[in-house]
Amino acid sequence: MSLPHAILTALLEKPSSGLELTRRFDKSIGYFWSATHQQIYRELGKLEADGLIRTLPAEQPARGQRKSYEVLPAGRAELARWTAASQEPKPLRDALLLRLRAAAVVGTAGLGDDLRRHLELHERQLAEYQEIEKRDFPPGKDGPQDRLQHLVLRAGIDLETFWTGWLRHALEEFAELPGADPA
Amino acid sequence: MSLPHAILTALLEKPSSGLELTRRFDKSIGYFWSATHQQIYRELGKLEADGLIRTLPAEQPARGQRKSYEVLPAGRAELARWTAASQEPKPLRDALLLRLRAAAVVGTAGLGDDLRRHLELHERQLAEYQEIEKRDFPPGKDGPQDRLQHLVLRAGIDLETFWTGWLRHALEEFAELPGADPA
DNA sequence: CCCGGTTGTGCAACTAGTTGCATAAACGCC
DNA sequence: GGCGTTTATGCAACTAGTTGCACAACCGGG
Repeated sequence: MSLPHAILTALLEKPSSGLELTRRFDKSIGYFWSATHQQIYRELGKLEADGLIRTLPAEQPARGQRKSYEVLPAGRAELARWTAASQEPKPLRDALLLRLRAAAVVGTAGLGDDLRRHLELHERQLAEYQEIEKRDFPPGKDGPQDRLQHLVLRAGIDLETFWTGWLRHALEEFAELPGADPA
Repeated sequence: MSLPHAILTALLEKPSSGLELTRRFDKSIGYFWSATHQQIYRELGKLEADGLIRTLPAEQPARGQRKSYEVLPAGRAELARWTAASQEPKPLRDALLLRLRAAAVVGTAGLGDDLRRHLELHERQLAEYQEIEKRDFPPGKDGPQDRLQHLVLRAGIDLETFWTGWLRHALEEFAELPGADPA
């Protein structure tokens, strides 16, 4: 049950319409909690029905007409409650690791290409994060809010660093394997 | 669509009944693709209906009676196909990072405790992985199968290492924050 | 002015995963 | 030899997330 809270956070950072939210998810919050526009619209409807957000006045809500939302006090309270509440970490689920395990049984044919592709994707993501770090968190910028947001970004950077390193290592191993597909 | 393939992999490693599979998931494959017993039973039914696995003969399939499955050639072929097929990495979704981002807006009250709890969980998981590494992958054991399985385990170890490191760093930052809850 | 592309909102149906419970055999024990 | 516990299998209902599509308004060009 994290999507509503992701939306509340985004709306507190800045009131937005459904499409604006979708865009902001794509290049910020979505890095660690992705959502499609359909999910977002549906959730906005529920949050409004529950009295946690409301449409900004001064705009009529016709179809094809942008509708902006802001968080109500009840919404902020709910977000604070959820943030402080203890939660179990949900177990890892990664198809690539599973495929490697399967490859130990049925062979590695064809897997190398996709490993290389994933490596490239992770390298690109890492570069993007580092770009953001340079842009949004220059040396002096270290107020409480900045530190927390930077911490989250650091997690992204470290994760991508792990993946690129691990994938490179995996490809080396592949190269030494007898039946593996060649580069 | 990875659960059926996780089950096929497990069954190829060793034919098993539903409950045995559940147990093995809990302490091996489940580390990177978790599943409950209900998911497993349902999926076994589908896989059998699709002709990818079959019950081992010589045991009648009464209720409350163990029923063992083995993989048919079609199942092995399907697993090989899936392993080699290119797949998009599914985007990261991590509630803890989201909560930190929310905390930047609504405050960090109460969050520190849960961070410490997560740190402990990850430390325990890391220790378990290292135990497995020492037990199952001693220096000489490096056939192709061993190397691949070791590679997967390394990913687990490195991931937990990342998390413990990051969480410790996060707790340090928390300690320096003005309004943060004290240890 | 009307027509095709773009922007913005949304419904409906589907898939995957979770939770809670039902059922039956087998095991041991007093 | 009946009785509670453990082992084993499974159904049904629910929740979260995905996919495909519909539809209205608006914008610019011929």
